[in-house]
Amino acid sequence: MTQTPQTRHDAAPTLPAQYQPGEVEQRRYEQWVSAGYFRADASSDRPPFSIVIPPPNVTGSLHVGHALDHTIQDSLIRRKRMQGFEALWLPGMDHAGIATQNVVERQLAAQGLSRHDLGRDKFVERVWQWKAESGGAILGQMRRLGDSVDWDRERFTMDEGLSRAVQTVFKRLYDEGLIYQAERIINWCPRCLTALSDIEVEHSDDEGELVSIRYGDGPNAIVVATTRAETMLGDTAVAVHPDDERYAHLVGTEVELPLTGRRIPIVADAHVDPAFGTGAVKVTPAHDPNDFEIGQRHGLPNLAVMDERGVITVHGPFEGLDRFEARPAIVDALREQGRIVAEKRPYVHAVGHCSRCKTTVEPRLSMQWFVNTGPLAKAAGDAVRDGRVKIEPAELAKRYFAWVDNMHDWCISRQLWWGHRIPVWYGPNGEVVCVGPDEAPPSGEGWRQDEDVLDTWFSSGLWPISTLGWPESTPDLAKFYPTSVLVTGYDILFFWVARMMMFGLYAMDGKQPFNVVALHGMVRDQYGKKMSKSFGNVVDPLDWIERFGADATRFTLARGANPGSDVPVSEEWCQGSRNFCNKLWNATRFALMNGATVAGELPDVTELSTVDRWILSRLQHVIAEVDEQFEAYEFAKVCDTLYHFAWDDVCDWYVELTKPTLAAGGPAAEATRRVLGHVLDNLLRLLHPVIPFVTEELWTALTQDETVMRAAWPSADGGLVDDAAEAEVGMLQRVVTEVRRFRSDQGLKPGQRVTARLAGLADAGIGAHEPLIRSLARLDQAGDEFSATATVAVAGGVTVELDTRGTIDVAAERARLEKDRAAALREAEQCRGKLGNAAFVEKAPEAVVAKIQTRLQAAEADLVRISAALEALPA
RNA sequence: GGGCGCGUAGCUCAGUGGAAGAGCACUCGCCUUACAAGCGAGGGGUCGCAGGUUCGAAACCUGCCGCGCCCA
Repeated sequence: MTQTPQTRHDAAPTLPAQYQPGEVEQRRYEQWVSAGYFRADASSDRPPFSIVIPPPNVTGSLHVGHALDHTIQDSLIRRKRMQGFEALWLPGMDHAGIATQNVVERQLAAQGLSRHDLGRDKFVERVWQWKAESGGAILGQMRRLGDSVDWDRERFTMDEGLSRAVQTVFKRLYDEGLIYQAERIINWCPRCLTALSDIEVEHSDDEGELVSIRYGDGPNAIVVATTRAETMLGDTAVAVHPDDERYAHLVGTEVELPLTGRRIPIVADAHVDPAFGTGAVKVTPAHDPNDFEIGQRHGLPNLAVMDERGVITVHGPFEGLDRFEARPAIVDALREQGRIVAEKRPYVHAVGHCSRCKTTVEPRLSMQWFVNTGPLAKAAGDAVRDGRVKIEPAELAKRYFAWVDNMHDWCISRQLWWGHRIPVWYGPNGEVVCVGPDEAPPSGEGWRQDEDVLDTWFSSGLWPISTLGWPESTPDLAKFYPTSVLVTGYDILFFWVARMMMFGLYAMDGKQPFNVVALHGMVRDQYGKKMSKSFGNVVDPLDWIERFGADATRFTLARGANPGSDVPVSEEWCQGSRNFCNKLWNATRFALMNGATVAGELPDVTELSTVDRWILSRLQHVIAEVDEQFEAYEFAKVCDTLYHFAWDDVCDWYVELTKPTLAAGGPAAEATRRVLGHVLDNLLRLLHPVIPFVTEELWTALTQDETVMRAAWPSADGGLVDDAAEAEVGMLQRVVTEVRRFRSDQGLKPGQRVTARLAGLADAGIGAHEPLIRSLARLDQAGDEFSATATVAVAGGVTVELDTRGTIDVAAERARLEKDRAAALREAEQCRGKLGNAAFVEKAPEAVVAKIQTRLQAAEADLVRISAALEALPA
């Protein structure tokens, strides 16, 4: 076996033929962590770049939505780190009040216990115990994904420091009158037994019933329509629109409420829609927010008829019935009395559900704590309006404004035990005292603390400041606030982003919590369908990481991530991403086997071949494009650009074009080895933010350096842009592709060599590349016995005559040429049409007209050569 | 009911005024010593419909049809 010395470098590390992510990922992650690469230093001189992670629930596990969100954040952070920023990605979790309490209550229930059996202190202790033992599984899963978060700064919303932030901001808002207590209709979950804020309620169109009931008898009878017949027990009025002439004579009279015998007034209120149902509505102030407001306006009593579990508490026969049992029972009773005028079933209408447990929400009148969001929401809107905070993509700012400009006051109290307890004490004589973090609560006989805890969003709204140490003025806060960018899904723009904006601006004297909000969409399946357990199309990112690798999983997600748009993924696409990683693996493997090097400077351009100058030029464009795309949060485009550069330019062309040079050896090979090393070095750096593991493995093998994480982010060098080289290689590619097309049409085997004569190469500017063309198109030199059996006319004036030894498939060749001729004809005609249009020539920009003229000339020249080839074909 | 968005190849999506694109899928031929997780070649679209603006429209305007999301 003969071996050219230049093609075998025994000193180079050898790589297996396939990339095995499982053997790399865990080892690399541990190295990174123990080397401290993820750590950010608040005292450094480097410019800061910071991201706080949207805190996952302590009860949660990594789902594909997290994987997307984290991939984007990690890509941003890793790139900025390479660019020389002091990059901080701060991890942590929130305590997820309702969800976590539910988890532990279920465990207790399995032992036949309720939280009340334990008592508040023991229960909370138990939750902490659960958190320590099995909470936060997601943190380990984040490591699998490769998240380069600063683990030393991990935070939890219930940590002491963060709790202090909660208490501090509560006290300040309370003292300024922006937090208040009031009896209102709030959203109540009869299963979780707590109040919910508006955003914790999901509306869906459900099938219900619309029942029309006649109240009163005789001429004064009035018919009301309702979807909630069971609440009629609590009616304290009937309302009609003041301009509704049908009922004008009844306003001010009373009517007997069926089943109860109570007499209730008929009132006029502009809120009533005269077009809905009969135009008359029952008014149940204690069980409906709109009715509550009508009741306030008319001084109606609030009569509650259900308890906290949604069980009827009044009126003998119905007492003790659940609200959904009471409804048909009451309708039946009314029907027996002949009071049901109409029933519509099913009647589809919007119904609110607890976002946590899907139980139908029950509007409930109760005393709760609220934040007056008026001034806070105004500031949150203004920060975006005046450009201090940029929302990406900008179109989604409209949604943001729609929310913050119409925000209702925020119900922040929850009837739970797990969370930040409201720092308000009540005294024996009706005193109410809000206690700040450094104050001792009032003690003595008769004082007690408010039983409720705060909404989890209250503490996660403080996340960007509390995790950096607020209310203390810490070096972290000074260095990393405002954070650079917040990355999250558009679905929580109002939930969380708006709350962080309100609190950040408020607590930091108008300084915004982040400069940019980069929004991504939801992960969907390959048909654009929402992922759902019932549909069976849910992707488990850990499963993909196992089977295809973390890089493939990340690349699949990033590649689908167009700003603000949903991200479709599928297993096949993930396989494709794995294939891409393997392609990189093998390209690097080839480079190492052929002595590619990163040692020393790049040779001067005058010493480089056209092909080397071409790939370097392409690389500069790619660097510039990728930079622009990263800055615009265009992750799909980043991936697309790099994918095509790596696969098409580097692997399919550059590597193939360098093979003859490398095999030949000599100074040309030496230069090419250096360029090949340079290109891969840069390509791997560019890809590192998205696919950190495989790039680390390959880059360290290629460079013998410590880590790509610390390598500088490439910057484009305009001096290496070479239009002439790009044009030459472009031409070369067209010739090779045309010959391959001919070969394929003729059924010639890839390995079969064909003799050929090439003409017009010099005129096309690629005279020097004949050997490369022959190598890639597998064409041998024509000898004395050469006899052309076919002619391939390449656009640009190059003609290739081939001797196929009489085995030409005339029909196939004729079909090919006729197709080409038709295309050329079409092209020429199109151009002539345009140029024949006086208005076009006159009004279109000169450059456009010139381009069309050039196209016409090219098409006409092609036509001549194609026709000649056709005529030369045997009949 | 109010608002926002979308309709481009079989599927998922880029393309925002000057030659219809990508990935996957499909067809044909190949184990050509980096890679079959691969290589080469190919087929496939009156850009939802109808008007309008423009020398020129997938793109801009109007209307219609269909779909999705958010809010009430």
